[in-house]
Amino acid sequence: MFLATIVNSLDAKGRVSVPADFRMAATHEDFNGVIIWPALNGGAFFEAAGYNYMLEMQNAIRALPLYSKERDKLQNAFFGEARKLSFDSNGRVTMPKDVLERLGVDGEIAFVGQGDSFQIWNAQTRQSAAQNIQFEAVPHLHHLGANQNIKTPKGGLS
Amino acid sequence: MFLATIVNSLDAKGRVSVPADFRMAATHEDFNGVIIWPALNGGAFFEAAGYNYMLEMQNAIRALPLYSKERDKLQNAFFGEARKLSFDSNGRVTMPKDVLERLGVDGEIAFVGQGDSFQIWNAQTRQSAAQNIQFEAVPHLHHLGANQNIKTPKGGLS
DNA sequence: CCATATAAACCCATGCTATCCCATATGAGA
DNA sequence: TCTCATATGGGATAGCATGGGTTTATATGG
Repeated sequence: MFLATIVNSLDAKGRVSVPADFRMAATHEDFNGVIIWPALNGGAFFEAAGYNYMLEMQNAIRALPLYSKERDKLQNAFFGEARKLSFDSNGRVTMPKDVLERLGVDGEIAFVGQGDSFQIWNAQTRQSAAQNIQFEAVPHLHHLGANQNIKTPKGGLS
Repeated sequence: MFLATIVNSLDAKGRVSVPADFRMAATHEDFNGVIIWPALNGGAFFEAAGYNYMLEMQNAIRALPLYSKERDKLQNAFFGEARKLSFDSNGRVTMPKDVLERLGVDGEIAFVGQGDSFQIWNAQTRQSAAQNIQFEAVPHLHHLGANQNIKTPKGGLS
């Protein structure tokens, strides 16, 4: 499972270490690395996952009729825009130049766990976007069996 | 699996390198190359795949009665219009002149992964056609288990 | 059946980039 | 304090895309 937000730095060759925990979670015998694709919800990040996740997507897409509009669009968005990034012997990946540009990377990259997948951000961008994460989750906590009315006590974490 | 969009250039002899990943994915012991055919949905590209994909299509067509209208039409569109392009020792294929003309190729060729197959475009044409791919996929994401209403956050990828 | 033109296949060379490999720093845990 | 895993830096190597010369195949005409 992909957990936590981890920030690592891009080196002069465009490489970045994928957090060790994430490497474990992404392990697959047929491909030693991760697959990334531009966020399908239009967010300023790339989504990423192990090969296994991709195989599941492939199965879901294969269930759609050949040449149907939905299959066509999904294949283009998913397979057409995806990249395979394989780990080097130290667990790093080389980030393609155009990906770095689209992310606006300036040195630090954030890996954000999402359970079955994770996200790749420019660390700065992530920090701005993530200011109010806990509070944004509150209206949806009932899915976890929570009370409908949660009151925020005074003096939370800084 | 055919993943990513890769642009390579056509040389003076009409050759183009098939991306190494695609060569791997297309590997078949009986034919070292790819098969291409004009897009069956009428798009401005050729579809392409390894020999294996072609064998599957052949099986599907064989299931139809000989001399039936549907078998006849499919055989013509598929086998009649298809070309075998074999790899040279450096992993390139020679693009037939008429294919280049139909694609309107002006030097750069785009290979677009589609999972089980891939597409071959004039790079320019592809770029124009692919501007809003992610957003066009959104209405269909529920096939992958996604929410029906996806909100695009502010400030996406460039 | 041979001669010729055209195009396809083969071969080698080059530059660029990704990958490999080794070295070092840092921090966690025994 | 010592050991080990991780993150990071940098030199060496291998793979890939590309250009171009040479040879082989194929089709067409005599």
